[in-house]
Amino acid sequence: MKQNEKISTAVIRRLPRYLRALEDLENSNTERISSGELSKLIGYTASQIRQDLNHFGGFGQQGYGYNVKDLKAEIEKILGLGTRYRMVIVGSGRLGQAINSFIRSYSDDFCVTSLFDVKEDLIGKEKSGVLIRSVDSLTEYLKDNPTDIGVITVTKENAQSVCDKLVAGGVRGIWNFAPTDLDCRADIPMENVHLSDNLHSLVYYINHPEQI
Amino acid sequence: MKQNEKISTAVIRRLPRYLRALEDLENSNTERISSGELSKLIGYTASQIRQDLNHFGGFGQQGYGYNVKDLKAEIEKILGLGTRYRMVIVGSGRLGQAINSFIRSYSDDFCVTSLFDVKEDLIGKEKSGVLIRSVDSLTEYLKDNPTDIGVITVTKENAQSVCDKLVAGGVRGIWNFAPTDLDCRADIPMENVHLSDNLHSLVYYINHPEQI
DNA sequence: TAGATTGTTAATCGATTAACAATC
DNA sequence: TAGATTGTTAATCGATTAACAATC
Repeated sequence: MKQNEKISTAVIRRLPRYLRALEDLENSNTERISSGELSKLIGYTASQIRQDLNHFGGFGQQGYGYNVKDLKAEIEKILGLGTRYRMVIVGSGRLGQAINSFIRSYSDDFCVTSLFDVKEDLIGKEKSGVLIRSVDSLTEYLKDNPTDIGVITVTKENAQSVCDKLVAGGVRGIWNFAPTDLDCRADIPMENVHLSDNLHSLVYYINHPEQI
Repeated sequence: MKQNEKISTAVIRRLPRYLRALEDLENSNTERISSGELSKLIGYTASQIRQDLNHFGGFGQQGYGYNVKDLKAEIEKILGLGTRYRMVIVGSGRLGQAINSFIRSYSDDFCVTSLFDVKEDLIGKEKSGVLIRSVDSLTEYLKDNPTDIGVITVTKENAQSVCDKLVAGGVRGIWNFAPTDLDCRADIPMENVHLSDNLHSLVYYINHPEQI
């Protein structure tokens, strides 16, 4: 990153999109790509792509464009990929299990070390090779097993208390799927996936197709 | 909406957040709320809240604020809630099942009429009371059963062809969970939930906590 | 009436786009 | 060298915030 420039969240949210495009390009054995071609692929303007990338450094070459492999590696480095993140998922219902299997199949950079739940009949079982423990043991578990990311897939009512435990247990980030906004009372990042909000926006546009 | 003003997506994405706050307020029997109080609850500025709402009409009263029940009803009307949306979910793996059970428990406004999958051993089974059909029968099914929203929870590789079938079958909106950007080749809205992108942004902020 | 709070206009801020000199 | 394309500055656009008159 150039100096200590503050990068807007808009830019950060586009980085994963660049990464996906570059993975596709790598898979199709494309060696280089210009901002203009990338623009056609992902829909951002060429100007914006160059601006975005230049927040972090000059990765391109005039008259050539960007080397796909190199740019991909740079973006992975910016995001902080290439190292292993240990995760726990609290809430072992269908959504927790879905996230667990997604993570497992998605990338070696992320590893779910344990699931948690309150339901007696789930505790002790395994899902996709991961043991479900009692939420009562969460604090103890985090003490013994330093964890990077806590995933919250419990009900709205239980989400805040789970969040508090995760934060107290020293996780570095929270991925929240509960349909509520949590106060993590600490300077750690929280990523919310509010399915109902997404669905509601979709419904708005279904009813106002002229506004798409 | 005032005249035929085009509302920015930023505003639309905040509406569901207002709705959630108003539901909470209604549940705690709060009758009225000012933009200032709402600001404290959800973090947007009071000015922004008033601006946002005023795109759609003057729902408040000087010196009083907003009536919680009324404002909630207005926002539901703006979004297009209060009517039933028929949905199909294509991809009956853990994520498809999770979405299915989420929808079912979430609201009567949304109804999943069928699941679909390619896997022989899943076809014919029921999940949360919904039958899993073969993807081969999707086109036929949509012809016989007009459907509002198509949910895509299949692999990246199969997502585009599923999308095409859904669009051809006349769905009015697409909710895509496949980790790829789809071309829906029609003027229908698509809402993407890119879990890997969310996780990647979270990782960025974990590694750059000073930027939160 | 006085106080509170909206609706709305104007000012500010930030993000996107355009333009072009630098340079591979 | 000529052509292509970046990096970067300047211009534009849009969204957020501030301010305040209107009014309940």
